Amino acid sequence: MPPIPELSEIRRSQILQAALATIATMGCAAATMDDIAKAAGMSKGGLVHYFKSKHELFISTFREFFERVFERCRVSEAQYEHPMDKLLGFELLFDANDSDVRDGYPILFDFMAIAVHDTEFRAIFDEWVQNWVTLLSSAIRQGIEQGIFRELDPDPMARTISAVYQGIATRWYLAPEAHSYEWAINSYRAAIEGLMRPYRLDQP
Amino acid sequence: MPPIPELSEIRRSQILQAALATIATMGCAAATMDDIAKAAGMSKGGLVHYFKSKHELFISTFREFFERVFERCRVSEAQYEHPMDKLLGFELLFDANDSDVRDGYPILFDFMAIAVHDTEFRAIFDEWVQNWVTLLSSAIRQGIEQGIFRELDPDPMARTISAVYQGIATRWYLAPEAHSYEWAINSYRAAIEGLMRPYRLDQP
DNA sequence: CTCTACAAACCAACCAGTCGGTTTATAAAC
DNA sequence: GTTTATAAACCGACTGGTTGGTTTGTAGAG
Repeated sequence: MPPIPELSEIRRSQILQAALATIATMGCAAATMDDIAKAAGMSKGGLVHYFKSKHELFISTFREFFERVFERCRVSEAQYEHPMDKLLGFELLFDANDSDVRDGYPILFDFMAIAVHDTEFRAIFDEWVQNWVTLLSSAIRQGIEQGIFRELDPDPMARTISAVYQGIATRWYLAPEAHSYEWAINSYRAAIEGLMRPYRLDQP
Repeated sequence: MPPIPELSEIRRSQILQAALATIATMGCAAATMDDIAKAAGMSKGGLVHYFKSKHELFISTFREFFERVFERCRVSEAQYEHPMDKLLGFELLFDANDSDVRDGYPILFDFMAIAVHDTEFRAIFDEWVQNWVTLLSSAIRQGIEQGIFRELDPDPMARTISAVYQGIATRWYLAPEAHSYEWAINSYRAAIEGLMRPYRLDQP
């Protein structure tokens, strides 16, 4: 019988949080099981009790993180009414004071680098992209139904918009001296408005 | 006195090529000095004779590769006359049959992941971006002088266009089943044309 | 004989994963 | 309420394998 029934779940999430912070600051290649165990306030033995391998721990860490971040984005998107605002409403991806943002890009970059050589990671990346595409394309579809957008195929457009966000975020994060917050916001707005311009029925 | 004067340079470029291929297929984290030495057809001792540390070898590999790829892009860009064509003429970034392309994205992703935690790598990334920005902004400036574009600040626009290319290329490379060649080409054309639309004087 | 260009053996550090053992909590028996 | 049984939670030493870098040896050119 477990000493405290919820302990296992609590510990797991403690570990995942510690793993996230450790990977974000040191990178996947440098982060050791010992580092993560210490960050979680336990020994390596204790850590292994919950995650039998480094691979499993990393996969779980990424999964959990992407899920949480996407959920936050989904909530944020839901507060907008106009489909165009729904497409443009992801400023939170550029909030340097948000710890998920600060950790998120190191994690994402590391993750993509691994995904090139690991099909399991690539599948998770596909999932991540698909979530975004679903979210964005539903906004587009809604705009079409409301007569705001001309008829267009929502899926490829959603993928383009998502890719634009990522491209701009990458530059903003990796070379912040040359890519300010204002640049990032103006850039993605201009790019997405430019993409949607030919399909707008609500503006001349 | 070296037996053959140019041997040293020949060997160095052999090694860099082998390192590139090895890193591209296995990833930075997995590629060992031994792997690279074997790929270059020599022993580790021979490899170390030319590159005293792994760090130095990797830095040199990245530097050389980025330089060569960018040079190819510069040449390709120079064949276009119209500034708009200069901005849109980088289809070669999506040529899956090109070995530089096949190797390039794994290298770039790995590189960015390291750059997050290593200032030396980040400086090289900055340089890489700056090269693109210089190239693209000179095309924009040329368009302004020719009266094709309205007055605009070329630098941030060049950065946006460059970021768009990278964002779309990332998706195209990492999730090719869902992001076809046609999608990639159409996407970057639509995005860049949309970005430049408000500044075009040569079209209604 | 000297110097370059390697090769091969070697070393020390690091690290993922294992394992024996200890503690803590619950539950059943009496 | 005390004891006993049992299972989860956890620790930390240890191991086997890997790897970056070093040392030693040597063939050939000048």
